Amino acid sequence: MVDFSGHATDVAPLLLNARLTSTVDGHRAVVRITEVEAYGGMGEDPGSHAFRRMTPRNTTMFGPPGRAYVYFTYGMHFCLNVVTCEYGIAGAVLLRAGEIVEGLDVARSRRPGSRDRDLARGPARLTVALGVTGALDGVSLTATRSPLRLRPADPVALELIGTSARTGVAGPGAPTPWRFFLRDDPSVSPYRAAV
DNA sequence: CCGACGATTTCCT
DNA sequence: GGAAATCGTCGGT
Repeated sequence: MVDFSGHATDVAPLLLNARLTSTVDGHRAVVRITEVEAYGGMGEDPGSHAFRRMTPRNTTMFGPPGRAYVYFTYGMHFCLNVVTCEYGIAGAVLLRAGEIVEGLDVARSRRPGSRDRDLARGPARLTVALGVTGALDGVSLTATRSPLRLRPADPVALELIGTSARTGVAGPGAPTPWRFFLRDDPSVSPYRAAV
């Protein structure tokens, strides 16, 4: 797990309670991850960006593991993933939500008007709170000098982890229960079924 | 708390 | 042409 290699579904629950540190524009903020979703490889997971083929957007998803896959969606939002690819199988874990545990002042200034609980409560909110944009696509999450550093925590007891279908995923991949979250944590985003 | 709606790029049919 | 790994705002309950 130190290099985040493995199948996305195996790595995803191990990222709960992990600490992600961002150092952007000279400001530091740390989030404790409370909600994630796993996305698989080409031909494997119909809900994944990597299902069809490699494109300019999803290239980072095809490896190596331990990097940030940042994509732009809905014409205005960035979302941050941990690349978990191994044995040529693309994979990534979407960081959906967390609690800001350091750099509250920085996160507040990036998301004015937000309640503290909501600062990183959602994948696009999390990237704004941490100052993450497409410019960080492909950066290492393990290098000492990286603007994004991810440190896993001790594994969370199974009974404290909730699972569900993935938010906003429609079609054949919709029922796959690859969303993982900390039960009863207020920073977990509200679940929304796909249209 | 909930549902409806618009913003606007990338990829797919 | 249309949906998408979304969010803030608006109005109602």
